[in-house]
Amino acid sequence: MRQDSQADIDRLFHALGDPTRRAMLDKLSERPQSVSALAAPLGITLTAVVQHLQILEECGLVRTEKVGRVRSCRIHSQGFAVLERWIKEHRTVWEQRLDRLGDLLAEPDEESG
Amino acid sequence: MRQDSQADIDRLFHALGDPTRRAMLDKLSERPQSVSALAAPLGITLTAVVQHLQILEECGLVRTEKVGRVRSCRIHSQGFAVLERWIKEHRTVWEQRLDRLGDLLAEPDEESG
DNA sequence: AAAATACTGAAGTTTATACTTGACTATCTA
DNA sequence: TAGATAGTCAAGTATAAACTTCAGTATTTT
Repeated sequence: MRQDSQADIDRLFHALGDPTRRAMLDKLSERPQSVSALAAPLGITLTAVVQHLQILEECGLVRTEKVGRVRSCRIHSQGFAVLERWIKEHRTVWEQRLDRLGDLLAEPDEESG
Repeated sequence: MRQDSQADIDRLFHALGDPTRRAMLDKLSERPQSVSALAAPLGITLTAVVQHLQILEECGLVRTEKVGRVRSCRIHSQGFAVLERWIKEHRTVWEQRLDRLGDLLAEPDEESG
């Protein structure tokens, strides 16, 4: 598993691009949670939360398991590993480029200055 | 600049979630390019490429500068820095969690096995 | 100056996303 | 077993995303 497909990366970044999903991940990073517990602070329906969970599961950021009537959700390493791999592969190439740019990084910001 | 806003992170992940935009970044990581050069291999209109560029600029992944009639585009460090900062902040928390999970990581994959 | 080049801008189309409602199915609990 | 609890399923809606067309506007180039 050295190469992740474009679609994997698409799904991953897309999953992370939503603030509700990132909030869910943050909450799960404390401890595993039921769907309801996850939904409680979010102000959206259970259904919506389950939909977010599906997206998070599909890209390997979360794993869920149903025990009785409760679905327990927890952080899964796979998605994060894909992300780190992508960063690692691109950091090198980008830093080469950014390195050559040199003092351009110290260039005044048109946006903020 | 220690804290990035949710909206910044949203924009960044959203920008990176599109394969066309990642292809543009890959091409720009070789060398700065004009809009047309960037558009050439993509099979979409110039207009669409410019729209992608705006998104990439807004999240600090690309910087562009118009010289004469040509707009020159290059990788910008800011967006990548925001991404690395997000990872750094979350890796710790997640690894704590993943650490406690221990052998769960070695658990058989329902998906692939 | 005329033609070509390199974009730019406004507007529209199509598809996807985030979310809802409402009806349903299991599984606990009293 | 009746009721509450936890989640599931199938539609549907509204907004946003990705893309297009087509008509411009500056800059070269000839």
